[in-house]
Amino acid sequence: MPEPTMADVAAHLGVSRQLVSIVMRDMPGASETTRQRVRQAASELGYQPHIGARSLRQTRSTQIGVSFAPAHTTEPDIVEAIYPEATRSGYRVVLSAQTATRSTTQAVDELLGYRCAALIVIGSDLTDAAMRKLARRAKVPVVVIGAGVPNAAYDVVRSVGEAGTSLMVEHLVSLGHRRIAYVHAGSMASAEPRLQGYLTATAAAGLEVDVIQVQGADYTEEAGATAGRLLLQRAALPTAVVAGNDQQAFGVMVVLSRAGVIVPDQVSVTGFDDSRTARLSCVDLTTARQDPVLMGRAAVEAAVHRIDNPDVAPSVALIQPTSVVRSSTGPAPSAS
Amino acid sequence: MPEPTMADVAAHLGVSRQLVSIVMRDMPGASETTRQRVRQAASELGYQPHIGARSLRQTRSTQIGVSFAPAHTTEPDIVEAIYPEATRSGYRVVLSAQTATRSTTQAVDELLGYRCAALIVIGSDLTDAAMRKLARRAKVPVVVIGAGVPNAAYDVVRSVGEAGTSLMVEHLVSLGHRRIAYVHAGSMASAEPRLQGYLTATAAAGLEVDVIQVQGADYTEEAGATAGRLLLQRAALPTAVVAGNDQQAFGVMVVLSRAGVIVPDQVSVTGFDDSRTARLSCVDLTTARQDPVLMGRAAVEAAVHRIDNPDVAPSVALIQPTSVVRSSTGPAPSAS
DNA sequence: TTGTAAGCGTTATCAA
DNA sequence: TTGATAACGCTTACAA
Repeated sequence: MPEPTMADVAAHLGVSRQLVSIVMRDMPGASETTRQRVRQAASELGYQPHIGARSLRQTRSTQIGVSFAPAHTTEPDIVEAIYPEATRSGYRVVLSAQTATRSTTQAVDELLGYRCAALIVIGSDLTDAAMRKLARRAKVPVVVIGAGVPNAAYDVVRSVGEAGTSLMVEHLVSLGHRRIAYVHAGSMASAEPRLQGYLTATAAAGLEVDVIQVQGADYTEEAGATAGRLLLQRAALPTAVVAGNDQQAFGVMVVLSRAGVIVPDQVSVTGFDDSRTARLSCVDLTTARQDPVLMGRAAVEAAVHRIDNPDVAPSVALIQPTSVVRSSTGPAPSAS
Repeated sequence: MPEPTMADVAAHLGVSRQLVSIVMRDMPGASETTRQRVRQAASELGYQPHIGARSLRQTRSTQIGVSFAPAHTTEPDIVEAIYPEATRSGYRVVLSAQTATRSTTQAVDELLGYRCAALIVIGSDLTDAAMRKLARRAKVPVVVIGAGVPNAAYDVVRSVGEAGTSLMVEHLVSLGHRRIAYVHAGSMASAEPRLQGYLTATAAAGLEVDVIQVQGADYTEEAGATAGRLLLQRAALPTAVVAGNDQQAFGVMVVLSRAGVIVPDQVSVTGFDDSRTARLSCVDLTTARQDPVLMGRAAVEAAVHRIDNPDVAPSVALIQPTSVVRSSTGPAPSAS
């Protein structure tokens, strides 16, 4: 008897098949004692309801699909946070990985094959236009985490990039810094608001703008390292560097340290994310934290809300980053 | 027309439904031009085959289930490696996360609900006995990555822990070290072989054994930090410390550095895994690398082999770790 | 709580 | 390449 079915469990117990169905779905219509007996029998026989058959028959889908990049530094943390939230709302989670050999489109198409009630796409590599097209083709609510502008096709959950970099600049200003440079990740979708935050905060403090433009810069250590090298070619260093994310910040720190520049005594460095790297004691990076739990929760909430209200206009949920002060920042050097 | 079906695509094109089926499954029986037309129509209509219906009807399952911990440092890399391998063998991958709120058993049960042809369980928290029980209940081949002894219930893919720590000891001996301590992760399933490797290699070199037993030690930075503190209480430090994994090694390095002990000039430190942390330039840890690509490939191979030969006895695939020398190790201090 | 029946979207198997 | 038909395991609905 390979792979028992619901009928097998029912027969084993001498009850009807739909009684077993009721118990497996936690629906009203069975006494507590029967529930126990049915669960017991199912476990003994190694029976698991066939998810495919279930989703085929069910009137409404009970799964939320999640596309994510396993190799990424922060996305898996958001995935973790999505699970309990989805469960609380009565949905199961279906994962689909976006890897070096598997595009966001492929990942999303698979989720569509599972007939998910909604899709959560974490940090895709797609442009806004491509994402809109994808979302429209999906015909189910799509929530994008990490980037995106208000639009008619999908919901957005992202942190307020402006606020994050502003927080970092303000922190540095309070430490007496006046010459603060910014590493701009020109090629990333979420880079623009972060740059804006830097510009706003420096303007408010009456500081000069110093944006380091790296050719095709993205959120990598390499981009940060390149920015660091550009800085070292200058006659005078700034007293602080605000990076677009933690990895860039790490790249900057390494290049500066290798050149004998002491962080934070000579130059303070800040990041964005509060990734695992930032928390390592040898990095110990002051950063703008994006809470993965808040992001995951907001994404599930947005998805469920749009499943229940399909005609409501897509929303943008903004998560406020918080400032995490560590030892990569310190008072501005008194005489520069 | 929400959610088009195969019939819709066929009608749209004026062909039969099973022609569409043949094309979507890449089966022989359709001309190249028809294939193109069908694919084109499917994409236009936003049609994706219903995976549930497919798995319900198909004689043989075409999916491999993977249980993993998203928050872990190395498991997501193995997941990435599994994708291309599974595709090559004609299987799709179904992921199931093991999180703080979701046990290995729950993750595996879900995979069973998808009627996977085989299960790959990465680094479970289960004991060998619990894992055997789970595997038997599954009734499909189970491959465990990371730990496990030869047994009749499941296949094992793991690195040769003995070889990894032996490599580290031999590397240190070649650098002139004679007093090499070992941080033992007593509570972990894979800890025993790694300890053995240390014992064997030190015996071969005629060195004294120095195993640091930390109460309930596991593979965390905290365990390494505790071991480091124990070392600092001694009258004399060893010249090298071999840790059970990279995180422990990092903990050791941090505690030693904070106490003014210079790594590697006074004490060399080695890890195990070659995780992202080990590669960071501020850690730059000499370590025994477990190649995630090899692990993923071996797991898929084992799974596919057992799907095709169900009665073959479960195997143990051993991956040889390789030595990655970085700057956390150096020549033994001449006079100690 | 049971029995009966239909049907979800596919694959599998035929004969044409 | 088509058409017809059955079947996979489940949920849904309804009457008993």
